[in-house]
Amino acid sequence: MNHPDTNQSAPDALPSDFFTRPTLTVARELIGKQFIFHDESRWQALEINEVEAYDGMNDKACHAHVGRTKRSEVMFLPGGIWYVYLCYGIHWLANLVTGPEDYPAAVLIRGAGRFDGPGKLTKAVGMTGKINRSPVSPDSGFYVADAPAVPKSHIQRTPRIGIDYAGPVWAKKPYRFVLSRPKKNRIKSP
DNA sequence: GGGAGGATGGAT
DNA sequence: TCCATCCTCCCA
Repeated sequence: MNHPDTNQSAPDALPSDFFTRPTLTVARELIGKQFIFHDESRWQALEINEVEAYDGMNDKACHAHVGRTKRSEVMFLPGGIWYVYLCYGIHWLANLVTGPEDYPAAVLIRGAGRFDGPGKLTKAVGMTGKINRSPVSPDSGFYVADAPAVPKSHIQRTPRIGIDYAGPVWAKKPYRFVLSRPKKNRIKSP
């Protein structure tokens, strides 16, 4: 028995074999899962509501499309670790490495909880490049916990954001997944 | 050793 | 639409 404030246990983490599956499958299933981080001596949860898949060396928007570099080599590792890099010199972006070893792929977390935007999310939870290559587990302070599956009808697929440089074919791939629950019927005021 | 460009976000 | 700001990559 854990007191919620003083001796709170960490929610169960998704196992690493959740992440070693194909990137698009992982991206789709991450919608609705809980992004867990440690803050002020307790574990906090945010519902993941927007992600993007970056899938292998053929994907011109994927950082690994040019092969192994100092930045991209983390994507060649087995799924289940963090890939955190600095974007535009200002924003840290949080990615979950996916797929088997030697297949470079990752899922960018673009939104969770009330935080809208990949740079804002990392800033809000205090995530930086120090987390790069760390396991997606309570040990690193940042991980993902299970949650009931979101029905397909509540997930919107669109092209990815900010990757026009990847050319029309890859820029148009519907690799972005957004949670879009139907609006509840509002109770009208009398 | 230098220069260009980028998976953003906030102000204009 | 502009631009802050800096790491990585590529080309000398």
